[in-house]
This record gives sequence, C-alpha cells and structure tokens, in this order.
Amino acid sequence: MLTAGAMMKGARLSYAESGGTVSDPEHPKGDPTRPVTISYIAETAGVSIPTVSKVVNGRPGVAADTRARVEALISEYGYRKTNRKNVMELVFGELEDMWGMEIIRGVERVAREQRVGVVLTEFGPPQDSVGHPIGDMLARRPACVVTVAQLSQEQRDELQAKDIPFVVFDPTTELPDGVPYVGATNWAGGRSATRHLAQLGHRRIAMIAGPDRILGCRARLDGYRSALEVAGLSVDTDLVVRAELTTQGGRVAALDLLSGPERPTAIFACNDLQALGVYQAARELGLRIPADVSVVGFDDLPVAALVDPPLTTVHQPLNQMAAAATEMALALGRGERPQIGLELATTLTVRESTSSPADQ
Amino acid sequence: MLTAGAMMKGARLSYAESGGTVSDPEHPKGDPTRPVTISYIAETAGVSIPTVSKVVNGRPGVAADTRARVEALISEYGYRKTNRKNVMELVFGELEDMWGMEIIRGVERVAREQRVGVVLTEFGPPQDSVGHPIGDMLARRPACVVTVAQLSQEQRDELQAKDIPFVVFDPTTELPDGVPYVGATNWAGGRSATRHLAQLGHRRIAMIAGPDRILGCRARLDGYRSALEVAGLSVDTDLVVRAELTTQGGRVAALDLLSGPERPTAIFACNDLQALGVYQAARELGLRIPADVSVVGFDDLPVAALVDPPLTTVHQPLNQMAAAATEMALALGRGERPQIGLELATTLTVRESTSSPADQ
DNA sequence: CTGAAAGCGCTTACAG
DNA sequence: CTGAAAGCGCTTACAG
Repeated sequence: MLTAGAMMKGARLSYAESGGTVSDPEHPKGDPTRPVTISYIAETAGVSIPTVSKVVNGRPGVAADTRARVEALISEYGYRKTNRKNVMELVFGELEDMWGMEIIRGVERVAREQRVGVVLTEFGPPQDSVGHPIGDMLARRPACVVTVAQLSQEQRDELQAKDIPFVVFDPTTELPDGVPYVGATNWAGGRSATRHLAQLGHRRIAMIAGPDRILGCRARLDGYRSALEVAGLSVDTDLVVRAELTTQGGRVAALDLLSGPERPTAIFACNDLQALGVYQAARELGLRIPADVSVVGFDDLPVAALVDPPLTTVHQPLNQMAAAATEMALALGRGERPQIGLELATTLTVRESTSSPADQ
Repeated sequence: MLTAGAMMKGARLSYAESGGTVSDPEHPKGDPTRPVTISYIAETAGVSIPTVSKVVNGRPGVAADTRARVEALISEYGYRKTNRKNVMELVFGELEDMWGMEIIRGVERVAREQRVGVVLTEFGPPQDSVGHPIGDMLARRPACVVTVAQLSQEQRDELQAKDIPFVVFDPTTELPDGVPYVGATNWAGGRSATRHLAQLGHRRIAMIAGPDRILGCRARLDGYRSALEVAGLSVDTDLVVRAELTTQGGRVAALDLLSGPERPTAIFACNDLQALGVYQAARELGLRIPADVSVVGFDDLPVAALVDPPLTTVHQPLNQMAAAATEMALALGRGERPQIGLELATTLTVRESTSSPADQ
C-alpha cells in the first residue's frame, strides 16, 4: 500500500501501478466501462475512502478545500455510488387523468436529459394497504423525490433522516420554511382572469371559489378580489360561492348563481372541472355561453380546448413546473444549493367562452 | 459460531442468541423495521450465505429441496436484496395525454401489489437524441419491460439477448409468433359499435376508418363490415372514408360524408378523436347530434363523457390491459410461463350521441 | 451440492 | 479534520 503522501503526488499513476494492467489512467483499472468507485476517487484525490464518503453524503467533518477537491473529481469522473441507483421518484397521491400526464412529461424530459430513471409511485389512499409504497420507495434509495402527493410532516422527516432530498409539487398547504417546492402564481392567475372579465365590461362577476383548506384556492380568490378592487368594482359576497373542485360542485354552484334574480354576467371558476359544471348548469337553464354568461376556468386541462365553446382559462404551466421541480430535486441530490421555492407564472388563455356583456 | 446442525434445529433462536437483544424471533435483531438480510435467511434456513445468494439469483448448484426451503423462507419473510433493482420499465414512444394515464394506472396497481417499482421511460422520436433512454434502460437491468412503444425487431432482439422479458402493449403491427402481447378485441368492438347503430334502425351507416398500417384499425373496419352483413345491409364503399386518427382527420372525413346528397344517418369513427372531429363538422354544417346524425367513437377517452352530447363509444379496458401486461411481464421475469398473448374484451358504452333515425 | 474464504463498494464509530 | 479499523450486505471463485 502506498502512503498518503505518495498518493497525493502521483495518484493516478500509483493507482494504475498498484491495481492493474492499465494504460489509460483516466479510467479505473483501465476499463472505461468499469464504474468509477469511491476508492478510485479517494486515491485520485489523495484522501481516504471515509473522507470521500462524507463528501458524497454531504456530512460534516471535511475541510472546505478537501471537500472542494473531492467534489471536483466526483464531477469530473461522474462518480455515482454504485448502489445509489440512478433513479429518482415521482410520487403521486393518486394518478389523476386530467393533470398527471403533463407533470409526468415535464419530469421525464429533465430526467432523461440528466440520464436519470423516473420511478413512478402512487401512494394511494392511506386505508388502501396494498403494498408498502413508502417503504419500498425508501428501499430503492432514490437520488431524489418530486412529490405531487402532500406528504405528512412525518413522511418529510423520514426522507430528511434518510438524506433523500425532495421537492413538493404545487403544495396545497403552507409548508415550513426551507421545504423545497414549486408552485404556480395562483394569486396573479386569479387576478388576470378577473381583470379579463372586467376589461370586457362585466360588472357582475361571480366566483366559484374552492375549499379554503387548499392554499391555491385562497390565493385565486384573493386575486379575484384584488382585480375587482382595481377595476373599481365592489366585492359582492353573494357573488362568491364555495364548491368542491369537481364538475358537480361547479354545476350546483352555478345553478345557484344563475337562478337568482340578478344573475352575474360572468363566472370565474376556481378550476376547469368547475367551469365544465358551469357549462352543464348553463345548458340546463337554457343560457348560452358566452352570449348569456361568460366563463373562465383555471388549469387549462387538455379538455378545455375541446369543449364547446372552447374554454377561456388560466394556464398553469404544469410541464415547466414539473421540469423545474425535477431540476431542483436533482440539484439537491447532487449536493448543490439551488433556489428552493419557486412559483411559475400562469398565463391567461383566451378562447371562446368569454365575450363582452354588450353582446348579450 | 453455531454449527449448521444446531442452526437447522433452532435457527431463529440461535440467531437471536448469537446476534442481539431479541425478544421477537420473527425479526432480525428484534427490530421489525430492520430489513431482512441474506444472512438472516441463511441462518434461519440453516444454510450458508452463498447458497441463499445462488437461490436468490436463480443460479444453478443448489439441491432442489434446499432451494425449496430457502425459497419458502424468502417469501415468508419478504426478503429482497437491499441493493437489488426491484424495478420494471414501462416504455412509451411518446407520453400521450389522452391514453397514457389509464395505462400507467393499470401498470402501477399491479406493480405496487408485487412491490416492484415502475420506471417510466419515454423513447421519444428517434431523431430526438437527447439522452440515451434505451441504453440507460438496459443499464438499469429491469426485471421486465412493458412497452407501449412499438419496438423494432432490433430492439426486441437486444432485450432478448440481455434476458429481459418484455410484453408489447396493444401492438399496432403483426408480431412474430411468441412475442408476448396484450391487446383489445378490436374486431369485436367494431362489430358491436356497428350493430348498435343497426339495431337502432340505421340503414346508411358510414365509417371513418383509420390508416391500414395500423392493425387495430383494420380489425375495427372488418368488424364494421361483419356487423353490416349480419344486419343484412350492404357495404357501400362510398360510406367508408380513410382518415388519420386525429380530430382534424375526423372533421375532414365527416365534412366529406355529410355534405353529399345522400348523407349517412350514422357515423362510426375509428377512434374518439375522430369522433370529436365529427362533432366539429356537424356544428359547421348545422347538424344536430344525435337528431341529425348519430356518432359512435372508439377508445372511451376521459373526454368522451365530458363533451356535449356525451359520446357513445367502444370502451377499451386500458387499465385492465395494462394490468394484464404487467402481470404477464412480471411472471416472465420470475421465469414462469404464462399465456403470452391476450386480447381483452371491449364493451360498448352507450351515451347520448346515438339515437334511432326515426327520431330524426 | 455446499460453504469457507476473499473480495467489493460503501458506511460508521472513533482514536488521534 | 482525518483516516485506520471494523463492519455490512452481497458476490464470486473454488476446494472439498
């Protein structure tokens, strides 16, 4: 065995001499297909294996310059723990037809570029005890996790304890400071949807608001209020109705709003499913969209462009949000310190479900 | 160290005595959260670690009864190699909003039950050389592969060479005998869609057929023809129009069919997207569905229930097909010999886009 | 067929 | 801060 001093001076050569029949000192034992191991990095850096282990796992007890040198080699040789597999996890509470695919696509795109496999996990409802998705996920030792499921504090602690970085996708509740997340600008989206209606000349603009327990719903509602104020319109509490984020919820709320004596000329729904419920209600009441009532949704689900009339809605950049979350998670997995909290801008997509009330 | 004989008699106890402060002999070192290791299985079975290793990896050189005993313990304690890649791959050519999620769900459900992670891979168009999805997939050494992408003969050969079993999901071309696949009963589905229209009393039933290169489209067309014959109706070649499987394709074909002098009273579209194109065409021509023309689709995409009127369509059990493909692939991965070729029954979902021509 | 021995990549606890 | 030592789960090559 060589001394540490000898290793520091001519590390690569000494490795080659001690180990194998090497001609190319760039690769361990001269075999380019052989994975770079912790011992190779240690020898090349002129430090011990435990020191590299500490750097790799982000543990303290390594001098800054030593750490820097080792990190440089790790990145130069593309070292990865052989049993730390090259996969990340994408966790859903439940795989939703309407939203899921855009998220999956965004994650997949970035992961593919970085040559990381994506394991898709569905936690399912807690009472559904089929399988052990959480334990199985931890056993896979993923490089990082992007979670669409709202993890409990316990689950987050468990990931932290196992040193698996994670990013929460579109959090529905307030997270403690320091928990990485990617969301959308819900407040700004609610504001621009409402401003659009006000600019078309609507004065009686109703909102079907979602449940208060969902943070994004509150933000959308506040955006609605803010835009009304800016437009010099008062917030009429009769024009705000709560409903679950479903087609049925939207339908019932809209029947309520549209059956009254002084019905609104426009409805902003908290999401597209609710907006489709407004379509149903309008049909039932014999009202035309947008001639009798304008409708704006939120999300821009694929179905929004397919319905009749095509739905004006606030586009959530799910694909880009997912990509950003994945980049963040993978960076954390590499031990980098990215910005850990992002909201991506929503954009209003104007289709044919809105018009000026003058047309009515 | 205890002798093998002593271990065979009181294996669990001996492990507890030798190792730790155990009270519950059911779990290694008394810790139920601690994973079951190869050494625990070896000691419990009264064999050496290498012997268990051979069993786990399916290598020869183990007596049949020893193997059986070890396998029983492995299954009893749910042993899994800590670093073993307990993953399978689900491969898409392109992740499609409309179809993908149901497939993913079906795969996920079965994989979760069998405690296997699902790595989702998108091959992407060949010219898109970002990443190396195929090589990366092989490097992950998955237990098996379910592929929605139509693999080339070469790719199939490569998987075979690496001993990775695979199942083709809904093959669009004829496969060589012996290639495992799961599809749907396209011919029967085309037949029942057409029979439904004939039973409603339609005599002029048109079909928008898909491209001939897609096997399932040919089957649906033949099902249409077969049902017409059974109903005593002649196959009028003017009533069969080819179109790509898109909304635009369906629209153009429907405009063609519905603008003629003797227009059909019903249209069977080869898929739901085409059927949505028929909706557009009808709107443009001022025709009502189903009053002026009945429409049947194929696939039962989520959007089918949401459009106005809700679309009568042939339901493809994508979820069950995916589950069956996954069971097949995992069984192949375990070295079993399942039935390797299945078509799952489609079912007609009658909604509101079809009615008797008498109503017209 | 079986398992002792050597070895691999990596982690942990701890002495200096 | 550093790394020698012990240890872990597992694999491989080989002696019996």
